[in-house]
Amino acid sequence: MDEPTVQPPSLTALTTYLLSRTGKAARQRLAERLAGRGLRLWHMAVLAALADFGPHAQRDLALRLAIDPSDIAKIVEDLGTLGHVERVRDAADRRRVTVALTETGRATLAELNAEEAAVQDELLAPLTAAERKQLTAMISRVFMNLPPAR
Amino acid sequence: MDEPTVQPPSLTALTTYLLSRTGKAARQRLAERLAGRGLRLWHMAVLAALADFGPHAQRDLALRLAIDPSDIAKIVEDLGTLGHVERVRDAADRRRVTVALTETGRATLAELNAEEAAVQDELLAPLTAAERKQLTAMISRVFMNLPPAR
DNA sequence: CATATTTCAGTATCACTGAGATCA
DNA sequence: CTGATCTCAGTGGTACTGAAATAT
Repeated sequence: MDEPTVQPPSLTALTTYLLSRTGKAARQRLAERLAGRGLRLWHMAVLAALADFGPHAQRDLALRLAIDPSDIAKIVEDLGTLGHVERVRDAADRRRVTVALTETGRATLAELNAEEAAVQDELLAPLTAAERKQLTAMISRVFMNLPPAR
Repeated sequence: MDEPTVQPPSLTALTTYLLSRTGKAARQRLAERLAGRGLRLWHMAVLAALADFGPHAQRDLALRLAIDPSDIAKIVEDLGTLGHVERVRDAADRRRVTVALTETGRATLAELNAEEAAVQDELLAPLTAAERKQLTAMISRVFMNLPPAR
């Protein structure tokens, strides 16, 4: 009985596997920290998107973050209750609800960003500063190349 | 009203976010391909672990792959039904069930690895071959550094 | 008796589907 | 009337919790 000559690539050489598992770990760790503040990952993502790109219609938030539009309502409502965002009906198109960051929201986001930085430091501990930059740059290129929607 | 001088880092500069999103995309794409064969990601992970490291007790599979032990049973049962693995009670410790890859399982895994390679090629299209190696090496180091359990 | 492994039933969480309400 | 946006109720898949059964 010959052993098969084709050896399957090691599990840990499969970039898809590594990306998936490492991404999951990153998400979990950040989620744990946000949970201490009663927030979820999508809350932070929405705050960050608003800070980066200004007020959005809810539909545009959903597109940008690849959240299902039917799930945005609750997320934005939570942030509104906490005073982190303001929601106003668009005067020109009254179907749209425009969501904007408040000062409170901006201050909270700064704290969340600090949490994120801490998670990132833990996660990327084995890499040098130069390597971290390379990693972020490469993953960013991969991410940008992903098709916009499914 | 001064604009705040501290600009939050762009969403897409947050490595945690990029890792999480890119990892999710990788997982989804591979899952779609496996679904065409009636398999899930965990099925492939189990086959790969068995090929890489030889027969495992179910508990050890759970530890290695960070699956919940209570979920292993069904996964291994599925693979057994398909003839991809054999399960035998350990003679020395009859609590344990030792899971081993069959030839059929090994052949199937080779096909799944080809699928994975295709997904990886799509995903990493924006990177050169050298960059892909760098990326895999760096993520591998990050992954290895993750704490073993939660 | 205390612990370990497997297994199953139930729970929680999250993304997605479908439909209704409002409006362009 | 068609299509877009927001909203909500329900569904499905996945991971986790708790506990029973078997064995050390």
